Amino acid sequence: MSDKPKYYITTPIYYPSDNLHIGHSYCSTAADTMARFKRLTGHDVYFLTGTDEHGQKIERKAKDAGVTPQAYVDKIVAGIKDLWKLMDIDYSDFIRTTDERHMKGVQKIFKQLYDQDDIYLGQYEGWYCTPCEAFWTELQLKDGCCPDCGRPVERMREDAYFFRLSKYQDWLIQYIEDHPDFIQPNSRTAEMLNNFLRPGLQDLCVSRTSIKWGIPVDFMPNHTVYVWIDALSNYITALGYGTDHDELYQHYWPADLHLVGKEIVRFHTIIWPIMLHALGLPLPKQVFGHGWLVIDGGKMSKSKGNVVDPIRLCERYSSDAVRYFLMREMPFGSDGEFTNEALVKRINSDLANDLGNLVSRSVAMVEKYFGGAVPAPDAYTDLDNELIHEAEGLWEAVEADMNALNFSQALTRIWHLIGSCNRYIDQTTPWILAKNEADKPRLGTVLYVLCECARIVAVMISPVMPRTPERIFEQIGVTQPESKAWESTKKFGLLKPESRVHKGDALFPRIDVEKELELLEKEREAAKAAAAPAAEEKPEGVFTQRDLIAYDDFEKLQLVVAKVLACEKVPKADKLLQFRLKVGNTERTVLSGIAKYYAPETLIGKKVVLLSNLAPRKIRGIESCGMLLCAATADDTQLKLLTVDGDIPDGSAIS
RNA sequence: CGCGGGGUGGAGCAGUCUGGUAGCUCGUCGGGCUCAUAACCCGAAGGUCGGAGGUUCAAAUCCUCCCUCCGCAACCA
Repeated sequence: MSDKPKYYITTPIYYPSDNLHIGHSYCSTAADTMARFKRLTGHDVYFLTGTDEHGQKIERKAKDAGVTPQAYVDKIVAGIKDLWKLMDIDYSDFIRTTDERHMKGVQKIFKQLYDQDDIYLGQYEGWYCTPCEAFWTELQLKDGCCPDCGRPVERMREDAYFFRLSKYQDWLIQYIEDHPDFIQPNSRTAEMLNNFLRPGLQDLCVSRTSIKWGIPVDFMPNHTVYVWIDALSNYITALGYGTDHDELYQHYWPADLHLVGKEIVRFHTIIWPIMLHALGLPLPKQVFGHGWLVIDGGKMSKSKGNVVDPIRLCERYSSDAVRYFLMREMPFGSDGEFTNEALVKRINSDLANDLGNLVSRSVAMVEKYFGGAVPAPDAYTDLDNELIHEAEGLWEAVEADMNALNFSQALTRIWHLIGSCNRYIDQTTPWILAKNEADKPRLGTVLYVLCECARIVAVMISPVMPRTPERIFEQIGVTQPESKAWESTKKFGLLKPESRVHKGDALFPRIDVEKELELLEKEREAAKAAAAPAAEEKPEGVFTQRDLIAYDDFEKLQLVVAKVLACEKVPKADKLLQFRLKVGNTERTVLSGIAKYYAPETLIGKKVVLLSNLAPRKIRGIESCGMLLCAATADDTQLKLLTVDGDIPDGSAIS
């Protein structure tokens, strides 16, 4: 700790149910870039990352793998740490929610909120699968059955603790309105306000008795702390909040920046601030929701087999190249398409052709014309001054861009200087100057200017590319630390004449684009093929016999033939069709989520099979009285309504 | 009318808040150079800025309506 201004930045804690993909690398690279930039510009930086290791999904994954949850996550976490090492993610601390320090902190926070009546005991209602001992939300169900085992679920209640979000909602609305920069990019503010805050918050379920893999509520050990309080607290438990050793907390909190993906902005800008406020703690200064790396216009996902592996890319192109691509290719707030072609082209044109080649040709000329010693500059011409002016003034705009997390624009600016240097070489034609002894001072000036520009560029790119600058310094002969500092970019001329240059390997070798793309495409196909069978863990045709039932149980179901009188899509609902059915001398309305499979008009007049005595339920404001029976494949790709073989009057009983 | 974000030369994007001759990167074509990683530099072709209407001396930019794509939310009795 020091007198320097402090800067506390965090990534989300990642969920180690699987190995991480390039999307996680993207977020961590951005955080690391920012952390490095702040260190470079004189801040006392604390950079936290980690893993969120509890919950049902990991519990199940571990069970499938035949290991304990702890063993399961230990292995994945080791891989994550290796990945961050490979990508030069230089974090200050790595918190795991299974750490003792974290678990204790969470229990303390939970207890405090309970003691002050912000948490109360209530009942959680959801869909429960008994064999799996798991609760599911409506969304998670597959055809109304357990998504895990395919068996039917039942409506169940269990005791659960709830956090009074609603109590603080007005306060939070006010806070967000008073702090327009709190949520970034700005467009997300309206999203949070309009979608969640203004319609009213519901109290949040913060414990479960049905989940075992988690942190027990210490005063009621049959309850496990549910994701929210467990995960979000990491940002302060990592600093020792609530312990006798909370120096880090005292020094670094509140966080200057929580960097998160856009999918979790909601939790970080609603639940987390309310938690902190309830605890009487200051709020983080900013939450930034970055965009996603999308592939073929959609999310990366395992089942699509389009998950991009950062390890492979770093091994092949160097972590600096991958980091550069991630930070340069798309504006930080929005989504961006990831393609192999874009990656390879970026590396070639920006890194190999522009930057690498500039250093290479400059150093080569110093060797060739000055025996490897950087010449001292003579008088500067207008042309020189123009370039010098650009180089000297660059830091200010770059600093502003970086502070706004506008990495892409900062890099674009730096590359503009690189372009100017390449143009400068053509304009000054050093190879012609070299032919005439009288032009030697002029030649020396030109080469000095080039090397000095390369030095400034090297310093500026160092937050994004931690390795390349040293290689450039080595080549142009920069050794003194003060010539590598951010301050040194503000004044042209720090490079010492007589420095020895060393022409080394190409900074970034050129890639044969066509061959490379062919190869990457092959790998991708292979990955896809490997993913496909894995995705269908329940292969078609496999039938699992369920528990037997008594005839009485069957008799409870009243199945009848019904005739479709009318059928139309429910407006503003993707999946719902609304049916008007005739059953003998009665009519009724039934809803069914099969819009994906049938055009409504094609169903009119059909005889269908209705479960008529299912308790009515209101969906999207419409009461549905009964359920239409359908057959569907396990993967949901095919679905057919049940009908009768030949004509028979509606109302006929099915038994 | 649930919320939000997009639709700009072949591709990917900036510009839109704060109206004023449409810009960048890649690609294509032509030229130059030879210091350099077949790299670099210059030039050219290519866009009625999703559509329609309106405000204005002037609209990619402001207003209205519509089409379309993508997230989120809702939704599967």
